[in-house]
Amino acid sequence: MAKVVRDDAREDHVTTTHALSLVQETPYRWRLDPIDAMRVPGVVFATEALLPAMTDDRSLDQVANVATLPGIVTASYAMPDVHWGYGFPIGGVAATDVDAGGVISPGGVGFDISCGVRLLVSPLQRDELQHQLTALMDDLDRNIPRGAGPGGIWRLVGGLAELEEVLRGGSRFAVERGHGVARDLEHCEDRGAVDDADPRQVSARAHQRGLSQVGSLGSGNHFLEVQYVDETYDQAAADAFGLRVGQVCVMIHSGSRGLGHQVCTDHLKAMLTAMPRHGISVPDKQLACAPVQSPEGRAYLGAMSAAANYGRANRQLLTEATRRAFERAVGTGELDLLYDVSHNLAKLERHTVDGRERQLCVHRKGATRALPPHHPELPCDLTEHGQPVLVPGSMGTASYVLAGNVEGDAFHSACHGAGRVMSRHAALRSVDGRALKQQLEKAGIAVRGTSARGLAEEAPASYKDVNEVVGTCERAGLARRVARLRPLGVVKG
DNA sequence: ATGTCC
Repeated sequence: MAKVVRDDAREDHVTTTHALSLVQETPYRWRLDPIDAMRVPGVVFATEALLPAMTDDRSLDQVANVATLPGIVTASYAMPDVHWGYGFPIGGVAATDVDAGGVISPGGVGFDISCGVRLLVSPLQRDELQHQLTALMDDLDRNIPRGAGPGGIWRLVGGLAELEEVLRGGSRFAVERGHGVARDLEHCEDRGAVDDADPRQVSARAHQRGLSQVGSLGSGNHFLEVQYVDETYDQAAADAFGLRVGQVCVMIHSGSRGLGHQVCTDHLKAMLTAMPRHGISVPDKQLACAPVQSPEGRAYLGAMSAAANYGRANRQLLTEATRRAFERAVGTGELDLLYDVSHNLAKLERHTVDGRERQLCVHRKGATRALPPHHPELPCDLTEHGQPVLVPGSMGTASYVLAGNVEGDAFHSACHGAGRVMSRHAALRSVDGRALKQQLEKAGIAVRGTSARGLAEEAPASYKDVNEVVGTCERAGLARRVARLRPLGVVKG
């Protein structure tokens, strides 16, 4: 547990088990000064109310561990929704200098490579959907493949050869095959596909797992929600994003399923073996890594990018399935893609560090890229306001649309969700899934789940307050609030 | 997150 030191240096602190001290810089920003092998400080974006959860679950120790990685620059960051994860905390951002031996680490991306969110905006107002909502939810229930194991919208009749095209082309390939329109791609991070995908670095087992899951939601915290715009904040941005109060939208949260999981497993193992060869030692085996410019680093980057494209194609196929369900149940399949963005990814980006522009490998694990206004990667119609940052809340609670700021911080990153505070195991002990479903239905939220256990694990009580998390992001300058969304119906694995 | 242990 970290000692807490206020910025006025009063000795107002909690018990410490080692020398890690948390120094308050602003009401929303704290610093972990380097100790032991830390090469840079840790920077934590949090209010005092959010801090105890971070110290209790040892995720700040993980922030400090990440700060020891070779080539790391500026700081090891924690977003306000940070919580304990595999090696890196979930809600962590770390960038390494590629040309200075900087490493890439599968634990810095997570098992669900390119897990992310997209938001579709309907021309309908909430009251126009009222009478068809049950039919719509029933249609989605029948037509959105989900849960653990095989099952997906797309039958890959072309087998492994067609899977290669998914791994190279992502959403672009899905659109080429008629699943969506060109406009969708303009509103995807990387225009729908990462360029440096190398399917040869994706193992046979990963390929096998991927064959049967293209176009599926998965389980855990993944969901498809029919939502409405509850409140807008930055009116100019909300207008540009097409978000009016009462407007119906659909949020899809999904990832790269078993394929991404297998890629992570395979490359963690390869890196662990290679670390002594590269002269790298880390305080936690789960931080296994290799220089970006090494055979193991490049292999993982290629495989991770391929898995990322699988995740993008996955969300594109779910989008088209949702449009068809809207067509049948509501009479219009018009659902405009606002944006699609990952929150589990490592990317090669150029940033200015200490006055010099460098190529960095930016790991965002449970953290969302938040490009500033006028960034060249933004599509024309979004450039004035910055990149939409899509932040799903916990089940039954609000979600947010934020926008990237010019000043930004943490290499232009923001939070990715509410952030878990209770383990799945603990949630199962304290929550009854069936009762929770009844409670949500009573609150007017249609629930289409596949297991009571899955619902219990995702109970809102397992998560932080998304309003507090998002408010902290805004006050820390990471991103600004554009709109709050509330659920009408949720489809879960 | 995950064919929640090949």
